[in-house]
Amino acid sequence: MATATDNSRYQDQKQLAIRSAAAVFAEKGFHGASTKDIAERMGIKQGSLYYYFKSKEEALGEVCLFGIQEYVHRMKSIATSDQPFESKLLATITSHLSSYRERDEALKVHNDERLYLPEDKRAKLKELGSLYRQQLEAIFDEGARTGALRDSIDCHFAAQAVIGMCNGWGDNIVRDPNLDLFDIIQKCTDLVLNGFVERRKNKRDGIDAAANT
Amino acid sequence: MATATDNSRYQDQKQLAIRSAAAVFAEKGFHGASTKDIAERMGIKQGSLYYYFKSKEEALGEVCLFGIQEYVHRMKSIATSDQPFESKLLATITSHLSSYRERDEALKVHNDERLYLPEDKRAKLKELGSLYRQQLEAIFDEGARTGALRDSIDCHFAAQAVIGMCNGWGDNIVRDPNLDLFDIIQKCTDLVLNGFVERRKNKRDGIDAAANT
Amino acid sequence: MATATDNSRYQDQKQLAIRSAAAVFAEKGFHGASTKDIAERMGIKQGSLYYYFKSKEEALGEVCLFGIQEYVHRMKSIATSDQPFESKLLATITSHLSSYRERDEALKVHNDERLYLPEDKRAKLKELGSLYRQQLEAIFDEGARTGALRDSIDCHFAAQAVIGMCNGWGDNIVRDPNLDLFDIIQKCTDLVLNGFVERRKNKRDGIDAAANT
Amino acid sequence: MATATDNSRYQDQKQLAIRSAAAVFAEKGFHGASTKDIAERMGIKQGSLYYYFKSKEEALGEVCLFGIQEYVHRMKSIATSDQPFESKLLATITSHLSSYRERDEALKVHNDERLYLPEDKRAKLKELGSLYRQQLEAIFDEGARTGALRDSIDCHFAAQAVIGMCNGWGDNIVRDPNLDLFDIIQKCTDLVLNGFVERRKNKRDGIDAAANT
DNA sequence: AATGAATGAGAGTTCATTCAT
DNA sequence: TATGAATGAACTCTCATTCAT
Repeated sequence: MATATDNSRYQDQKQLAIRSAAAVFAEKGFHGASTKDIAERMGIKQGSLYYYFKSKEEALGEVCLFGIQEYVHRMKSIATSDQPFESKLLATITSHLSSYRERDEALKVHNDERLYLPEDKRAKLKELGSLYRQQLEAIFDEGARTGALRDSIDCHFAAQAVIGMCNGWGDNIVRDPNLDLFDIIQKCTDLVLNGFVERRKNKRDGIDAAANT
Repeated sequence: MATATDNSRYQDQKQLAIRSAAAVFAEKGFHGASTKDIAERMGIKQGSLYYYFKSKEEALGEVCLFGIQEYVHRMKSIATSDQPFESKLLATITSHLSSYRERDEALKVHNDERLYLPEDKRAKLKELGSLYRQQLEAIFDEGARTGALRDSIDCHFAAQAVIGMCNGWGDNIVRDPNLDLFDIIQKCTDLVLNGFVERRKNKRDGIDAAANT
Repeated sequence: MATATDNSRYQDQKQLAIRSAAAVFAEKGFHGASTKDIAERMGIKQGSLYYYFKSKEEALGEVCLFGIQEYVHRMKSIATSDQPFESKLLATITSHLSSYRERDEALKVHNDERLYLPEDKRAKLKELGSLYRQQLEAIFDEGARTGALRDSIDCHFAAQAVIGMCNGWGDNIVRDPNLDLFDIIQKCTDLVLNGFVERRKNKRDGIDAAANT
Repeated sequence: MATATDNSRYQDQKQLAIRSAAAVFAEKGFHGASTKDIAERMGIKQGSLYYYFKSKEEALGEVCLFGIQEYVHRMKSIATSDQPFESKLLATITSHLSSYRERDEALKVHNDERLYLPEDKRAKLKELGSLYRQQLEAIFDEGARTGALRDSIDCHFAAQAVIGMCNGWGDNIVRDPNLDLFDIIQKCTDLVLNGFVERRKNKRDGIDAAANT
């Protein structure tokens, strides 16, 4: 009983430590942040932080893992689901952008700071990240095969482009808590599907008009 | 004569210093990079670096400015040119992505590390960056007005999305020198114009029109 | 209890730090002294010094304050006491010169190095120093009013001269621990009262008067 | 002819270098002053200073020597002159205090910074300084012997006290260019001769005698 | 006679880390 | 579980000094 209590206390504090580290790393970067900063945000003293992390680097590792884990997990369930392509794309973008809100700054830290981890610690993250991209590629592949997308598209490019765009918006989302997440999700999805050019039959009108100026 | 020689010697070394700093900052981040790293890459001793920069921070400032300057300048001439919308978009993406090759890593440094500059030094950069986004917005505005684009699009969103996507690719471009720049440019432009969904007919018209100008 | 112990441990070490800094500053001057010198004299490593001082400059500030504080305090009680002029003068000189022995070298540091403090930190010291001089002036004023002194004397000059003479001797006292402090005090007082010229008669009146109180 | 011109040019510049160094050392102290500071005040570049001084330390040595030299020389002629004691004392104090005005800050540098010279370079200065004190002691000795002073006085103490008082005033004189030098000289002399206590009669004898020379 | 460029030693300072308590 | 105290390595930066020109 006492052990259970102690243990859950420890787990809570550990979780707090990870979130605190994530917040500080996101704000100041890995090298710009000090262990004192992290400890203070957590409400303990600098030396006590080492009860939860063996080193600052380990803290970064745990933050990055925390940042990407569930996010990858959700991607897996999206990719293996039965929805049509458009739903999967929407779900992916929703999941990706929502991560920046829900998981605080941990995903941002993963994106920006993971390169400061030693090669071996980066391996697992890289694996997870590749998995994510591959699954997104697979979704695009399926979209092309089922006719939802042009069959000429480069699925590797498509996946990278979507990820890049989402991460770009992620910066803004983290920075500005007032952004309308749902609006951005809609517009991103629309862009990826339809681009900005007018559809329909009279699609050449715009081009003609542009050419006439 | 002697002055000219001496002066150009200094200018050359200063330029080298900026490029060295850009490379190191891009690789390790501002706080992760040491002045010793920069000096060594430049081929001088640590202390001598201060002959060219008053401080590490000033070095960052100059790298960021170097990284964004011509890039913004080119955007200006694109935005104020007579080309139709599609050409402007293509030119913008070409300019943006090419910057990552030509100017080495300076633009990446600007994107990722400029927040470590003090408020006052960041002012000019912010101004330049805003200018860039506004001009891109204006291009989209014009595209919508002339009918080249759906008039329902959110131009602010569009500009941010394109910038985000380009910066995302920028990371890859800087990291992998073997990437086919021209290919990426084509595909990004196509994505922004047409999305990935199959067009009913004449799907390549937009691109053709742009290519014809 | 533990807190009391820990706290007094810290206080002791801090006091030791101030005294060590005083000794090193007095010997080498502020700029000539290194934090390594101070730490070594204190018996700790250089970096550990920053557990007690936020900066070298702060160390100087604390040394100066330490050097002048009680010394000014004693002057206050002398000036406001009931003794006749001669006693006050003797007490002042005794207090001033004794300070150089008791408080180690801190007073010397205050005299010689305080100008290296930033303006704002110097404010309190200046205030204390002015207070000291004004109180000494007041003593001379009273001496002139009560007839103990010639009424033609310039009290401002008198105070400055006594302070200058004492500080001059202070250098010697700090430098040579074998000097007979009592002897110097007597002679300084005698000089200020009677000068070196032979009195025609009753030349010991001043001293006798002082002795009678 | 050319040599003569060059040489005098060099001598002028060297003199300027010494005065510049004196000014900077007086203001910032030896360790607080940089060779760049000195060169800038002289109107040349940092590296060029080494045409005039082999090292910063040598510069200090020359400034100190410059500061004390003539001042000691004048003391010699005062001590060996035929004047009565009072005149010699007045002349000494005049010479001492005037030095702070005429020779700018060099004497102040000698007093405050000479301890940063290496032992061997300090030897000559110490010799000169001792000479000065001894000659002043001799003057007091003579004063006591001729009856101008009480024969009980401690001549060593007297010399030290006068020097200390003068140096104390020297600080003020250098700091405040508006001080009335003549006034201070008068009052210092009066203090040393007569103290501040009222004389019963004939109190002006000493002063009169001094004034008559 | 003077300088631009570079150097290297050492300064003050920060900070991740350790450990007895 | 947490802390106060200390450490030592690394960092940014300064500066006296040198030397080819």
